[in-house]
Amino acid sequence: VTDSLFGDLDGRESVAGSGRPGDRDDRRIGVLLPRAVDAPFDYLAPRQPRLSPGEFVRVPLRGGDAIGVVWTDGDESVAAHRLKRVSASLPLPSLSAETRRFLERAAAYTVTPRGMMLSLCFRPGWLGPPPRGPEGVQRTGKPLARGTAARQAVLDALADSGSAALPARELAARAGVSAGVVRGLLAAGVLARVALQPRPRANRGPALTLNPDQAAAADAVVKAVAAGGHRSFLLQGVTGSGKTEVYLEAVAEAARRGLQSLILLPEIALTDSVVRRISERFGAVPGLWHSRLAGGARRAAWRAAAEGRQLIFAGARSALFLPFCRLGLIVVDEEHDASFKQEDKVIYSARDMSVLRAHGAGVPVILATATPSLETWVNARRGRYRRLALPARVGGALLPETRAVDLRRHRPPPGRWLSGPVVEAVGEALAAGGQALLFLNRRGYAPLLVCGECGYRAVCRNCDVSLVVHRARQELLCHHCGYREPMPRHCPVCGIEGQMRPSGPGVERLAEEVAARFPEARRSLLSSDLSDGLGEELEAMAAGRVDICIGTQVVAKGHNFPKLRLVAVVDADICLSGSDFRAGERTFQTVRQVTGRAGREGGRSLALLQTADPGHPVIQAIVAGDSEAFLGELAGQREAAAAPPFGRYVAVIVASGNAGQSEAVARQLARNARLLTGAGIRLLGPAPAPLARLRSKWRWRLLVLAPRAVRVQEAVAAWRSSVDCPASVSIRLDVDPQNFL
DNA sequence: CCTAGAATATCA
DNA sequence: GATATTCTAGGT
Repeated sequence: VTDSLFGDLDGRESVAGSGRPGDRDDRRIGVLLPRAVDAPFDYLAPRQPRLSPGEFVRVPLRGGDAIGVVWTDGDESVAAHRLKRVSASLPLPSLSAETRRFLERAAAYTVTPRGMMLSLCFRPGWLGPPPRGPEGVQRTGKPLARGTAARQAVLDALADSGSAALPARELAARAGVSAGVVRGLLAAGVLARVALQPRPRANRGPALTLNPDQAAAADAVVKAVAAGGHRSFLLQGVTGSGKTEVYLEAVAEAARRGLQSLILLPEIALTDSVVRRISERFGAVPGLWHSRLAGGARRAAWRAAAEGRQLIFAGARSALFLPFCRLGLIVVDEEHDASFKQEDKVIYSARDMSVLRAHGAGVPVILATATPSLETWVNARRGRYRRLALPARVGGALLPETRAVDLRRHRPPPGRWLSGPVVEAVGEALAAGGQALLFLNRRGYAPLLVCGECGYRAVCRNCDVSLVVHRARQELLCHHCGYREPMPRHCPVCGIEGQMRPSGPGVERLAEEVAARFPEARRSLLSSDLSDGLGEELEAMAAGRVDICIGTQVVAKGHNFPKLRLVAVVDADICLSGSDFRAGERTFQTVRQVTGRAGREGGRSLALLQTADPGHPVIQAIVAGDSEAFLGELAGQREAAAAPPFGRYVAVIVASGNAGQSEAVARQLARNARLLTGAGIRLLGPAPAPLARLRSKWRWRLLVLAPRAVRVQEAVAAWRSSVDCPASVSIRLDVDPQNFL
């Protein structure tokens, strides 16, 4: 596969000389390979090009070959006669020392093999030649030997154009000749093809004049970029306070200095609006990076990052592992967002790793949010991060008035989910020419399908969860493993037909209710299920072509809906019910984010929270709108319990297709606890995980609690390798877990 | 004694 | 992680 991908590169690879091992030159180098291996493999260095750390090389491995990165000098761990020689060095920019150091430190922090970390940084498919951009022709300096009138006209036209290079087609048109004349000059070597640089337009300066708060914040971050050196900022501003303008000033300063900036966003859907704003501000499109990038764009972006040709990048969490060569600034927008945490394969928090990378690179990092995560807030309070506050909305717009609606007093009719006050408020918002947003964090039609006769509940065959009813697709879906089955007509247990009933609300069902209540309104259903249409739908909402929007989590993030007058949180209690120590924090953030969508254009706006427990401290805190008090209270509780961010957790999940094996390994880990405990480290468990079966794996859970001051990673790694664990059992270590499922 | 699939070891 | 090697149950 790599051979075909490298078809274009092969001709330029510097192939190592044909010496055998044992020849005079038997210098070793260590090559790190992008796979689940922690240590670099030793190879004999090629003798012609003297390789230095960071260079990409092709090496023989088993029967075939692999691409790796020169990492170290090599050690004596493998006998000389077993060594193979590096087969070629690849014509690619080297991984910078900064990038390599970052990968090392990230691997150590997350207790991940270094090769796995490297695999986040490149795949063979990303390295191939980027698609050729627009090309033009220019003079080579070679004089015109056989000059014809047409040929001379072409050269004159090029000279008259003022620019060094023109597209061949345009040049021919200007000279009034056919394209064949230009081709002839190319063949004669008088003209040559060159890549046309997209004209770097001048820095246009601030798109808006900044208000005094913005100006003060911008001044601080710009100075930090200019001064160089690591600094962490919490840029905290209510939704609509203009955080983006502030951090773009820092990006501009980095660009002025020829340094690269990375803006991390929690979601691909958000990149559109940020890309637009960057384009407006800088007159150039930023480099983009996310999982849906197509092959050509991916190769181009990777190359641009590695060669330093592109200065501004925006992307999802994986963009943090791009091979930047001159990093000057990292921005993490919506830093509180849970999607910065990667939970599969390599487990890491892109927000935390951003701080790590910025620290190692000696550059500033800006964490921007309206609702800081507790970790970030505590760091700011302790003075580790400098806090820049934007207390007011741009243009004096007001935050919505927020009220709780007590579902015990305003109970919706059976099979309905909107209470009287919410229906009324939607009507008022529409009557006033505004929009309403109904937020329900549940995809699909209903979270359960139960048999009305015997009470059977449809469950996933691979996981310990209920299947979710998706009526539009006529399917039952597992939201964890993707398992699906057609909607059953009769109960698989009692066999009675026509009694399988959806139970509880999902956004599809809510949309049905809205259609019945407001048949005239233009409605839009937004959930991550529509992967492609999402951007358009959001655009329609922002442009006011929608009256009522029914949405899941995706609407809570960063979008700007100027005409929004009402936000209703249909079930404010959902997140509070989980068995999760971060539930309160997350509910607070989500609800505050959603309600923050309203009232950006000035005028009055309202946020209603439907809840069965209006007295709950989190609900009260949201209604009061006092996030400082809420976070202060939460921090006090966590500190008393030595919980994060005051202590450090490492969650351990032991998973296997065989229930007994999982339990045995988990118990053995517990028996070896003495390798871990001491120095204040404690171990809880083992116990079956709350999701005891997931993707057909039986899961047991342990929890390591450590004081922040001790380096828990080495201890945990030694502890893990102390148990003899069959390959069929996986032990996952999650440093700083976000949830305990 | 063979085969296929699962479990295990190893890559330099 | 990918894959060559070894193990093992089941079949001929």
